[in-house]
Parts: sequence; structure tokens; C-alpha cells
Amino acid sequence: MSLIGFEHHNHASCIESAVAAAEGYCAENGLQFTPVRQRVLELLLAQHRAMGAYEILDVLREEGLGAQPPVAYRALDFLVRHGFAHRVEKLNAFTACAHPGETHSPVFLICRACNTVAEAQAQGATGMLASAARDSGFRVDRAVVEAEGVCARCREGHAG
Amino acid sequence: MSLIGFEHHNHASCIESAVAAAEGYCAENGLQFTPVRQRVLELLLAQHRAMGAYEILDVLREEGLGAQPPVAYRALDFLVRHGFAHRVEKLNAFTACAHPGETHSPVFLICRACNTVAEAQAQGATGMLASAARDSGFRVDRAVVEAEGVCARCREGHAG
DNA sequence: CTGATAATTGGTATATTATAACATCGCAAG
DNA sequence: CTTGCGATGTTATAATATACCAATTATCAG
Repeated sequence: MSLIGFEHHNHASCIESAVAAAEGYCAENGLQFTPVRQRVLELLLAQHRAMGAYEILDVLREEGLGAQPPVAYRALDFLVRHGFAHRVEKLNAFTACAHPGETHSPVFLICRACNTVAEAQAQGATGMLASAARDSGFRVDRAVVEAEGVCARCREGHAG
Repeated sequence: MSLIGFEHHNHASCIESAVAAAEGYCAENGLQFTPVRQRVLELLLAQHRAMGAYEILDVLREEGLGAQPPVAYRALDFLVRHGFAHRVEKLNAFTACAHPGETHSPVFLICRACNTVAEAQAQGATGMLASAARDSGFRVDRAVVEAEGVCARCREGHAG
């Protein structure tokens, strides 16, 4: 399992390169990487936690990029549809994709204490789910795997 | 993986026995299995799909058991808290537990075509998730595993 | 039984999340 | 040019969920 979200890294460059990657992908595929879409992606990248649509909308509104819910939802739909972000069902919120470009079934580790959302890869778990489902004739189109708990740092913090 | 939801079974008796089991459990543990709680459990058991809180509330209202959202949410909270029902995050809806009494991490298979929600047991998948998370110091308190797709019957139905 | 306590109910109000619907704009293909 | 498509801007409303307070009912120690 590789895991992004709980380690240290150069955040500014991490955002820049992710945005550049998205921009490139859109250019190659005839998609419009508009200001609102870019800004929403930046907001999501800026924090390793999930943001609600209305939380994002508040920022867009302050910045004059849009004031109504559909503005945020449309940008989020775009980002999710093209794999730049994911929806975290458990939180009814959104988070930037930590592995854009790669095809993957994300697994989220949600820390109840610090609200960090780490995106992990657990090939095994989703593979097992898919094959077990297949045995009963069920075809899995999308798997949601999300674990709520407490991350290492927070457990150390209060001896939890 | 055991799987309840897509096979045939005697539904009336399946409901009766589940209700009786819940009633017994409550009696043993000093919990109140009130009319609203019983009725909500029956409603959930009556269908192998997830029901929204407001859908349940509509029935309760017709039957004079309560008219406001908190009535439904409180009964659902009770049922979920004591393991008689589960919340399906992906659908923001609720379904009766297919394995009451047993400690388990449910896995849901949600059919997009017929809306059936089957509760499966996939020890392997959740176990793998838990152990992989543990390796990074994350303690999993609750795992959400839900697969959206098409069940065997619906795939046959339209050659899907 | 009785009073204290906790659990449940009934209700109002409101918060939060999400989408439907429609007019307009801008751009690129034909 | 004009047609069509995707994106935008906006209004309105749907769907999901919770905070809070008053009143009632169950439970249990004494």
C-alpha cells in the first residue's frame, strides 16, 4: 500500500505540478481547464483533507469566481469525472486525487481527529472484493472503500 | 463470501424471525424495542434495497407513527447503533442488517439496475484494508466498503 | 409504591448537501 | 455565417440531516 497524505513533502511544488499535469492532460484531450476548475483543484490540493462543496463555494465567492452552488458542483463534477479528484462518500466531500493519470480504485483513510484524508492504494482489497462479487455474478463498476479511524500522528499525540 | 439479497427465500418468515431476534436482543439488553423502531426495522427488512430516511418517514406518517424527520432518524440511529441495520453511505440510505448479532464489517453490492442492496461478507477485503492501514499506523474504527454495479439477474435480463 | 433518573417522544426550526431548469455566451467545425 | 456544443450565470427548489426544547414514559433504587 502506498500512501500519500500523512508524510511531509514540498507542498507548493506538489500543487504546482499537479495543476500542470491536469492542464497538460486537458490540453491533450480537448478539455477546457477553465479558471474555476483550476482554482477548485488548487483548493483541494492545498489540503490533505476533504472539502465540502459549499466550503469551496465560499472561497470562489470571495474571489469572484462564482456565487451559486452549481458553480462549485460543476467544477467538482468535472474534476471527478476526469480523475483529478475523488468524492469521499462518507463525508459528502471532495479531495484531490493523489495518483492522477493512473487508473485506480482509491482507498481513503479518514482521520477523525485531524480530518486528514489519505488516499491509499490497496489493490488487494479491491481486487478481492471484485473477484468475490464476480463469483456471485455481480459486476462491480465502482468500488467505494473508506476507512474511518485515527492516524498515527494523532494517536501519538494523545496516547490514543 | 456469503451473500443475502439476490437469492429467493421465504420473505415473510425472514422478516418475522429478524424482528423476533431484534426483540429478544433488546429484551436481554434492556433496550426498548418501541413501535416506531419495530416498524422501521420491518420496513427495511421488507425489501432488499436501501430506503432513504424520508421514504421511511412517509410510511410512518401514513400510519400515524410520526411526522417529523427526527422520528425517522432517531429510529434509524437506534437500529444502526445496535446492529439491526446499516447505513449505505453511497446512497445516503439505510438497509436492514442481514447478519444481526454477528460482529461484522458489512460489504454492500448495490445494483444500479434494480436497486437491490446485497450485504456480503468479505473478511478478506476488510481484513486486508485493516492490516495495510495498520502498517502505516492508522487505526481503522469503521470500514465502509460498497460496490456499485449490476447484479447477475439484471445482467441476464438485458444481456448486460 | 414513590420519587429520581434516564430514555423516548413530539415538535419547530434550521442547517447542509445537491440538482433541475433555463437563458446566455463563446468558440470551433462545417 | 450558422450551427452545435460546452461552459457559465442564475433562480429556485429538492433531498438529506441535525439542534434544540418541552413533555411524556420507562426503569429502578429506596
